[in-house]
Amino acid sequence: MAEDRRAWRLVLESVESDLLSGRLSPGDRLPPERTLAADLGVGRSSVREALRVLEVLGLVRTAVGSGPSSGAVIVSRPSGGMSALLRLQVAAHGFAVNDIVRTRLALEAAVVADLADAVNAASASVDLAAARDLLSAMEAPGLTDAEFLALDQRFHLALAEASGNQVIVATMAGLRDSIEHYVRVGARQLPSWADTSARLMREHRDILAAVESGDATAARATVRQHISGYYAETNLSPRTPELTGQHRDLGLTQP
Amino acid sequence: MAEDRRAWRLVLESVESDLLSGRLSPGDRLPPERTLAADLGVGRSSVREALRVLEVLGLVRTAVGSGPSSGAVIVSRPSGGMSALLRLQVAAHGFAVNDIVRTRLALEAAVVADLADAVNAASASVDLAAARDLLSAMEAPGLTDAEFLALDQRFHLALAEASGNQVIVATMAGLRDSIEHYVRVGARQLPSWADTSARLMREHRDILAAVESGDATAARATVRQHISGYYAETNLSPRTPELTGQHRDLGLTQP
DNA sequence: CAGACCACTGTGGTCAGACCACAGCATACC
DNA sequence: GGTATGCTGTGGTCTGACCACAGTGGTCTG
Repeated sequence: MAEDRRAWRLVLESVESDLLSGRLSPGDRLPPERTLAADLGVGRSSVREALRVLEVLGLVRTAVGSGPSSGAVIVSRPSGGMSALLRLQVAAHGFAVNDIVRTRLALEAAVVADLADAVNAASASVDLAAARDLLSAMEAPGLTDAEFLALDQRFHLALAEASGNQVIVATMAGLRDSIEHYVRVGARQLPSWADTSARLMREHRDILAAVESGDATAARATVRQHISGYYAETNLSPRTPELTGQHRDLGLTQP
Repeated sequence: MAEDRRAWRLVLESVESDLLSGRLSPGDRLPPERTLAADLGVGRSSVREALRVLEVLGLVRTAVGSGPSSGAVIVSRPSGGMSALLRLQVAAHGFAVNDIVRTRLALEAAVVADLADAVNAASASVDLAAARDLLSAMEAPGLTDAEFLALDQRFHLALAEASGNQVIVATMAGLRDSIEHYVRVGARQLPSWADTSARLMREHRDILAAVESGDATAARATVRQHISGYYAETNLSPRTPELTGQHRDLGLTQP
């Protein structure tokens, strides 16, 4: 193990251990950087490197100034870190856009299937009001493609939110953010945005209808068509690639 | 937008832009920290904060010393960052263990269904040799629970790897790592490890058999039983919770 | 007395400089 | 020719300093 004696890891582990033990909870403020440095016996710069990581990962929010709202506060904003991670990995060719789309498909299919099953079970009331509202909002005339796509994303997130799984919500948000650039470029290359958006709206309604009728199989199929259809049209088709298991050298030397 | 004028963000954006434009690729070395700082007109500590983020996210590997292998190298090791992110979010109560398990279930079900479909299509040869080898390894007598669980994880990752989706591979690895602690504790509380491991092995063989016979539905069902069964037995049951969409305050103030 | 004003204080954000540990490389020495 | 040794470039860390900013509380003025 060798314990990785770098100072900033010590800080990270200290915060993680405080979180696990309950000494720190969402909403709490971390000690000032200078205090933390003195307590842990490291330099302030090492503390700052650890805090930077926590900030990007979405665990703390930092603010300058004085008063109760200043300093580093534990926040738990999972989506931010997921977006950053996926976006950078896509940029570094660690993740293929195609894989991102296929993963989104897998998650969203599971979400709507779960929702449909929950509607069937009827033991718990499924709250689809947010999704319905967004669908109405998307019918407003004169929406730009960017506005439409933003509402589209919120619609899909509303479904994930209704399923009550925060991990899937955050992951789907990150997956979508990470290919935001490609989606926008793809939208501009469509033959007719009006036709495509009309089709997307139709499919949205079909998905919601399948969920509300408790038909998990139909919901799955509709989602599949919806997502793979759009990306196929924008030349980012989520075809299943090289199943032969070719291995790229990822530069991992760790044991 | 306000552009967030912090210096380390500038560094991060510079690296990301270099990645997107192809000026940087996996295997390349970043300039030395001091050079990067001078080029971007920021202090070395700001550069270091950005590099620290990239390192935790799994995008660079840093090494001291001189020579070609020293410095910060672009590596693309997605799983590392995913593990760190999920683990910390679980620690901070941003993610519930239950949601982690449900997400793993959704992804793995999609993986085996994809594999079964690919076997059916037969256009591409599905390479399940790695999974088969791991299954054999797990039959060795005298494995400790920790050794068995490690092989178990590698078996599930081998399936994901066979599906060719690196995003799912990395995500599943992260999901599993993030609840490693709970899995180990759960294993110790089982009434009989011998019985449980025997059942897990049987289920593993069933999963592989369903995939090899091209039966996507059976593969899905078997995986569901395998994963939810284990976590139910270790009191971490992946029941579908509060579908009423209760909202926690996550401390997000961003617009 | 009420209000506006302002200096103080504590916080993160940044930089510059210094030193160390380490790994490769070139040179000198045997 | 082979080995030993010092040089050099790299990240890792610490210290100290300064800035910008936002509350806080006191002070001054009407």
